[in-house]
Amino acid sequence: MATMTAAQRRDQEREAYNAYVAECPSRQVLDALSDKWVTLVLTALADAPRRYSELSRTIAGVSQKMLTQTLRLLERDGLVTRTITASVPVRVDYQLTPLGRTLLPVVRAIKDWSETHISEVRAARVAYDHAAPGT
Amino acid sequence: MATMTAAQRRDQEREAYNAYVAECPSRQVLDALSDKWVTLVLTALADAPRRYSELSRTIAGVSQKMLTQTLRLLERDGLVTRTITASVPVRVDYQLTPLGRTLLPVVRAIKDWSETHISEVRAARVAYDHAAPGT
DNA sequence: CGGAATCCTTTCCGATACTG
DNA sequence: CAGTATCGGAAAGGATTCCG
Repeated sequence: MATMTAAQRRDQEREAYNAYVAECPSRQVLDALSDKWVTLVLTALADAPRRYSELSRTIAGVSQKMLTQTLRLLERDGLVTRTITASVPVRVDYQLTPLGRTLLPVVRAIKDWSETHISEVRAARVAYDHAAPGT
Repeated sequence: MATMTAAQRRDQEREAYNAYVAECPSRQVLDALSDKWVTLVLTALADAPRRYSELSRTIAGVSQKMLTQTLRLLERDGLVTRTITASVPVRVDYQLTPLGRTLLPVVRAIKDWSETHISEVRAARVAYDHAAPGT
């Protein structure tokens, strides 16, 4: 009966962790913010509603797939609204919800820290890479 | 000569975007924070230095590989220091640098937003999923 | 104890083609 | 215009094994 006990214990720990993380508010939000494009979309919508095609152009380099996926995610989380105007051709506008707007200061906090400390981070990287160039 | 022009244009846009992103301080920092384990490690080190094994136990569910990788990343960015005590067995302590500590308020900002608004996000998700259960 | 190196699965994401 | 559906390569990440 003792076979795989260690592996099973680890499995259970991981399951417990996964359950914990699934519950943890910070982790859920962080996972959302972590998404490569989320903050860029939020920033793009900060000032005014935008059409899909506007976002596509504003956020240079985003693929259509990722843009749509990101927008769906934000819509699901109640951070943006999607408004369809059934004209010809179709027009779709996205805009931040009040909830979405409350997230902007957080994004700004990250941005501010970045701009303040990025030079130190870069210097640290150079020093680190210089110390161990081979790795 | 006009063959693949569209694809080429897209490639160039993506390259330009990638170059832009590579330069952008906010993106660099966000990429770092985005890392699944970075904030957890920072939080674990907030109050006191910790040994590797302590971190491993505190941050339940992290694999040895990811923990080491995360710590190396933070060390490279000048956010934590790594101190080796050459006893038997070896002892390694990690602690936040002053720079690393300046990041704690940002992490807290995310945490605060999360705890304040997570119920709204969850409600939005339920509503969204209820409206389109099939997808 | 604190890793490094390897393998191998899963997940991400861009490219492409098609639709209302 | 604003998507959806699908596929294949790349990358992330877990499990395992070995070392100072």
